[in-house]
Amino acid sequence: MAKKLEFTPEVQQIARFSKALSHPVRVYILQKLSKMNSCCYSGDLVEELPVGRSTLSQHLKELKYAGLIQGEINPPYIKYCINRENWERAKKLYIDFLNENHSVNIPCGETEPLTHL
Amino acid sequence: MAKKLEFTPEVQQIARFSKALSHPVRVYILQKLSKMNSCCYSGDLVEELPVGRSTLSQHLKELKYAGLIQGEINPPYIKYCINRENWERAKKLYIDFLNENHSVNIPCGETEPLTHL
DNA sequence: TTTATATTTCGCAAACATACGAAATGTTTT
DNA sequence: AAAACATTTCGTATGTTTGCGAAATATAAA
Repeated sequence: MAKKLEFTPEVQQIARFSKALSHPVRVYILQKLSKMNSCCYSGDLVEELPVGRSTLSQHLKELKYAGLIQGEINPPYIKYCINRENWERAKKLYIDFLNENHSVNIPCGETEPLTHL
Repeated sequence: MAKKLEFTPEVQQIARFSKALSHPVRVYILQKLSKMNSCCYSGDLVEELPVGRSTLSQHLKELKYAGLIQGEINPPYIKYCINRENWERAKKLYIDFLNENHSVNIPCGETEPLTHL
């Protein structure tokens, strides 16, 4: 009878961050921004990514909405950087989530090849 | 001139795992399965989740496709468990990805409140 | 063999995501 | 003021995701 459970804030936040990370263009941008200690122009990114300017702009908007990047307006450019605070928050969330296993269980049969991965 | 970059396998795999993790129902299922060292019936899950049986079945199918769970047929039930091998793989991928920052950079201005998080 | 149970697949509808080019915005240079 | 530039927003097309209930599948119990 426990129907209609409320998801915990952690579960909801993992789902939100994961949605932001669910497209290779966005993963690439975050990887680049987190590696290069400085920031990055939209115009630089469009050169190396297989999408047009307006599409890239939407991906950047989504990452900004998710709180993972921030933009500094530096006319006529906009420099994008990692939002370190939320990046650390994401790290904690994922590490906690992925470490939650209490012990190793008995394998459960039927492990298939997964050729598509 | 470096247009049309190929995404690395790591970037693509993070995007795939993240897609699987981009819905609270699926995050909840993985959290539960990774915590409880044993397995879980679809019928038990439907009791505590705000979706119907057929919808839950689709979410389970997606997690299975992503390689994160596996099902042991134990008629007339199907027991689902974490796929430990790929769960560990995901852990490594995310930890590497989230630790890739080379140093702390100069903050980049324009940090907004993010009330929706 | 019929009935009950657990789960999945099918068919459909509504909402969302991804992509593009054209037009809009705002700034700098001429 | 006009031209050039970087970027975003708008409108639109197309595909994918999420959800449901009904029908299908397959096993167990009566």
